[in-house]
Amino acid sequence: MRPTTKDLAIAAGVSLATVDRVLNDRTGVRKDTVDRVNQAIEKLGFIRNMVAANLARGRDYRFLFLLPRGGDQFLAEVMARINEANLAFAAEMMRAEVRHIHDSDPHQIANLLGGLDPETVDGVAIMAPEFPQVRDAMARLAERGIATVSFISGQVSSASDDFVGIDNRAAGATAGRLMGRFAPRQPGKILVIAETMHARDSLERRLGFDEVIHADYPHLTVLPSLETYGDAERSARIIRASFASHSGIVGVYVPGSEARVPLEIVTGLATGATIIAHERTPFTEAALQAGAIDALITQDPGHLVRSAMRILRARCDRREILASQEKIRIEIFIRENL
Amino acid sequence: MRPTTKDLAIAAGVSLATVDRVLNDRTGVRKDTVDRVNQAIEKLGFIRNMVAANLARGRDYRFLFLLPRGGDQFLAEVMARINEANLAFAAEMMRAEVRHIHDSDPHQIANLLGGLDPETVDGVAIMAPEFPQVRDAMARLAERGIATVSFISGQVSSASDDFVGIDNRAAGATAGRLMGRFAPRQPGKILVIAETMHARDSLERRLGFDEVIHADYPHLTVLPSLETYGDAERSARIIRASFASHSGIVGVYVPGSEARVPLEIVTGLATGATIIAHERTPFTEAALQAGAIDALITQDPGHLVRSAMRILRARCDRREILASQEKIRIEIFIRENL
DNA sequence: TGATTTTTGAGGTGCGTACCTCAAATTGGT
DNA sequence: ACCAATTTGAGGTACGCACCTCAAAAATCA
Repeated sequence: MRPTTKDLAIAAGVSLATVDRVLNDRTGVRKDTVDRVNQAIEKLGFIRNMVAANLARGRDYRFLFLLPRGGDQFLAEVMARINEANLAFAAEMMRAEVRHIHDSDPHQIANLLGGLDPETVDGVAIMAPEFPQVRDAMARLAERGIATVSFISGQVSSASDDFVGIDNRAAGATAGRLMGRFAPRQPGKILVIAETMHARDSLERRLGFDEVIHADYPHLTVLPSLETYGDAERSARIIRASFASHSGIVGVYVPGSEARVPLEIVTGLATGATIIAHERTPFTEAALQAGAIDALITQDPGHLVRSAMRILRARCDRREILASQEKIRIEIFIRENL
Repeated sequence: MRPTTKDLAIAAGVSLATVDRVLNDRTGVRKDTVDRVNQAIEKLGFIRNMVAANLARGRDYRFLFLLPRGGDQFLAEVMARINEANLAFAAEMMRAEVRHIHDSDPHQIANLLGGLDPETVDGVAIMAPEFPQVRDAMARLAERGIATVSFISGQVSSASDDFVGIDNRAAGATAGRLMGRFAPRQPGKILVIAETMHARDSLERRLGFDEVIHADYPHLTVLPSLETYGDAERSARIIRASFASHSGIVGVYVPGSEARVPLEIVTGLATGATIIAHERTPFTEAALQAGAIDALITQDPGHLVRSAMRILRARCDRREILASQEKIRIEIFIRENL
């Protein structure tokens, strides 16, 4: 049987009240008494039953996901996984809500964060680009006892918050390697179509992509990134123009998370180029299945969401996380392993 | 606030005792009273707090992993993840132990399963080849109230048990596609080195591999599988003999889970062939990093273990599982996304 | 040493549920 | 309408812990 607080009290030669004070970091315990209790914890291998603890506290965990307004299928996928996680984690007293933000308005985001009440919210997962104001607001949240994680994109992780997502440089390098190996072994050009290169994600992916291509596939030339600004018409125009003005485009790389618009245009042109994009969505999945694109580099939205929630909860409990479970993998999909 | 059993009792116009009888399928409740309670459950959206329930029961979940004796790094990896999961799931009152079996002795396995006591074991994850005796023993376990899952290899999943692992045909097809795209676009031969083709896994992987190569890369010829029987000396002999007698081997595929022995031999020969193997282990990871092999097709051992435990637990609670979380993905690793 | 502050113990209540007992109410059969 | 069988209610204890209060003990200071 697992040792209980009662066993602990006996082993440490103190009362239950003192054990409770030590376990919950309450004041009014001499340092050497704290040590005695901690030694007993070690000796007995006491594992605190968080389940009973939370039951007694009547505690539940309320998390908030701040996601950019707009977005397309990838974001929809993420939100679907949040709903799913709400069901799965209901038994463990965790709930998550989504709130939308304008991801180009750091002021609004910082305001929103500043207005969060620790009584109402236990943790926040934030998907937003890097802004100093947002960073500061996150640091202040931590001080006020609200756990934070950077979600998918954005902030460089710091001491006070974890990053849930993939290494985008490595993801870009992965795309680069596949492009190099899939494309013909003859001179050719590669088109890169991003939403905007102001987003850190696209930038890092492009960086990793270029590194690999330059190092190992010198016969391939990566063209300057096209920026669609999320506009379908503009996308169609500049992509068509690129194909018209460049001959010998053998590959297309779409580093952004929302690849539908550019892919629809490129596959519509039937150029025969090797096409690599990111994220698994109904559209990209169908395109891969149909052979319209060649590979997807993805991160699992369900894993992202659950991981963020588990990390937030661990932070609330001041517990360590199981690193191997929370490591988000860079996944590769081709038609065969969908 | 979430409704409790008390709220349920009031809403249904019955007592707590009756609610309890209904929730736990106890006898002695008239059918229309049961219906009244169920209607109240629907109406209030009552979610039973399993955490409190298990606390009250003093229940914990004891699971058993039956793994083949022998094995190499992949199995070691699986066992390491089981130990890790024991820590991670300790708070949720789940424990797993490992017991080793001779995976070629169905009689011993069936005996072991038959001797399990429902008082001591709540669920079993079995990694063993398909044998009728084992299937029967598993069915009988289910009757005796012990949950079972087939783990990684083996049994075709049935009504009474789930399969935790990947679709091996698809995994082989994935390997085939990568081989086709990575290998030179000129005629060449591909060597397949298996431990034994009696194992369903290797067989299915080879099947999927061949399908893709035949369909889309007719310039490549897949040679008959070499069988190492797990013997290092035999492996060295037959692999060397193959390279000596065949010219133009441009690819090597190792479909088994324990690829170290064959890979050490093949990479030692420095043939320049494209090499694809399965499973991520210290050895295969280092080989991929060093560029000695080209790709790995894997399943995540940590995910496998945790998924098996979550499924077993759900079965014990007569709960549904979150399918998307339990789906084991066929992962592709190249140097860049390790 | 006495007064003051700090630390500790003892004991209680409650979280949401399981499971037990015993008596009361309801039902069915005749 | 009566007896027996079945169904239901009321109430208790327990699970492991949090959190509260009050008093007693110990340490600290003057």
